Amino acid sequence: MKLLPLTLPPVGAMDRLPLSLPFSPTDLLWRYPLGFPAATPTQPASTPASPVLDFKTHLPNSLASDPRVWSREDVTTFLRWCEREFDLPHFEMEMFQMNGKAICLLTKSDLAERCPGAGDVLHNVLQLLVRDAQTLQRCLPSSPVTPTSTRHLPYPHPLSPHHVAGSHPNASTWGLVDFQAPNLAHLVHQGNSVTLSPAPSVDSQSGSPQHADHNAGSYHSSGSNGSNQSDTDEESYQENGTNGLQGHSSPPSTPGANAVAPALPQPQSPSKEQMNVLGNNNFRPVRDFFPSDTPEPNTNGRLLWDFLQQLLNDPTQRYTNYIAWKNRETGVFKIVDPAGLAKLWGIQKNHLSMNYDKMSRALRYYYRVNILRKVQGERHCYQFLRNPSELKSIKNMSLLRQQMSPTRPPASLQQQQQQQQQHIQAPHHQSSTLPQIAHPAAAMSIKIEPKVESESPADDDVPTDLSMEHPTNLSPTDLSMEHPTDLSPTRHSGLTDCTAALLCHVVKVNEGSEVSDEK
DNA sequence: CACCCGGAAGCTCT
DNA sequence: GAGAGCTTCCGGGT
Repeated sequence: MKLLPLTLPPVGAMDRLPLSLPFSPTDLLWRYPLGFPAATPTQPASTPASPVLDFKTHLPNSLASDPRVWSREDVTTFLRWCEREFDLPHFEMEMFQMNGKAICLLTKSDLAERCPGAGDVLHNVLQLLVRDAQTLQRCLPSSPVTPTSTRHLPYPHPLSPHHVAGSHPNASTWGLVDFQAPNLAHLVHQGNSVTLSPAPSVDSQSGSPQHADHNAGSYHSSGSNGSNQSDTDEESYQENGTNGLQGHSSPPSTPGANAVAPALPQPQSPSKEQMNVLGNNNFRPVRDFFPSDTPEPNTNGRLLWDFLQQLLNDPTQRYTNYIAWKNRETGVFKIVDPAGLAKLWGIQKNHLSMNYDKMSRALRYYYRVNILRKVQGERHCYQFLRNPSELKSIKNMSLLRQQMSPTRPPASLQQQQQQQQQHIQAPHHQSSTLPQIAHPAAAMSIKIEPKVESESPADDDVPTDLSMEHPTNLSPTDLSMEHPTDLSPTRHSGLTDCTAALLCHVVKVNEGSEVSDEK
């Protein structure tokens, strides 16, 4: 394996920051998310003088010095540069469809997976750049996206999936307190391709000042807490809202918070049963339908439906405390923790004042394009009317709208629907107005009238108006389930990378907490 | 009261 | 600049 120091330009500072650290660079990030503390027993105080300054000068000019702000293109540029600079094997760019923030969050092993033989080098380079940028940040005035704080929390970096996996000794503790580390928030904020949105409007915040109900709750819990979560400011969000997501103890005394014990079920390792379920999942993981070389747009979790799909299809079912399938075959799911889910969505989109009310409005927009429908009579229950394949093969909503014309679906789709109707006797009368099936591979028979909601309350597990024609027999390789513990970027090709990692951690922390979700 | 609905306006991003 | 996809707010219904 190539070692960065050997290939880097002479960097005097290397002796100040040996690459063979007693702990991994990732650990460094975890320990010092804000950069190195002023001084440590083993480390002299950081100075603005960058230890990688020389190294950085070799970076392409187009690249910002802080890799966390790189766009995807920048990441590509960087990788190409690394190939040349360090004589590394060719990178599969499909494995790096992520922005700078995301790639910085990848661990060495993550990187090694993506680029065998070069992971270490890449990791070291990135860590150096990050560290340097952090050092610089500490010396600069705060910016909107990097709120400064004097808090240097010696907590692990919450965003690493590996950390989340519980490998870090502090893993069980940070969730209680340290997500609010400003720099972590910063990381989260930047985890999106979206730049930090303007601060949540005072309006929206004051409009529904409830706090998270902190009962991310078990799947069996009420799931109807539904209290909107608004935060009075970003910090409070980080301090409270996240805990809310984590379902940790010490919930705020939200009147509406339900009394269900906040703890989550024990870690749900992918049981055989679960894997079977997943294996029969007709709503195949996005990745399957979305090879990197297709021209299809990679929504990458930026779209709500995609986000939901990814939570639902998480290989290890870590998000069932927020959202869970009620009937995977039919696409019926329940938002178990509306507030928590909204919070996650808010994190994903950098809309910190997101609440269930707003998120549900977005969901309702999906009605008109037949992506979703409400399961009548069931609170927080919705039904996907299209699978990811369909959704992603349809370039945009206008196309969807055209396609979903209730009176006249596209001919090919009509044919398909007719075939499906022959296969499936719809128990309901709407079967003549099936939405279109765009993806034969996972064709669904959907009985829905865009303008006429089903009158019959859908049965929990037997949704009435959507069925899968071909329960796909997916081989494990078809699914992105091979790495059930890894929600790292690209593997799931979905959640904003930081969000995925964050969610992993959040859930993990929850799992580590007391379990008392019986209701 | 919470949930649900959908109109309207506005915003961010592509 | 236009359009998509929300986000935010709201009034109203259940």
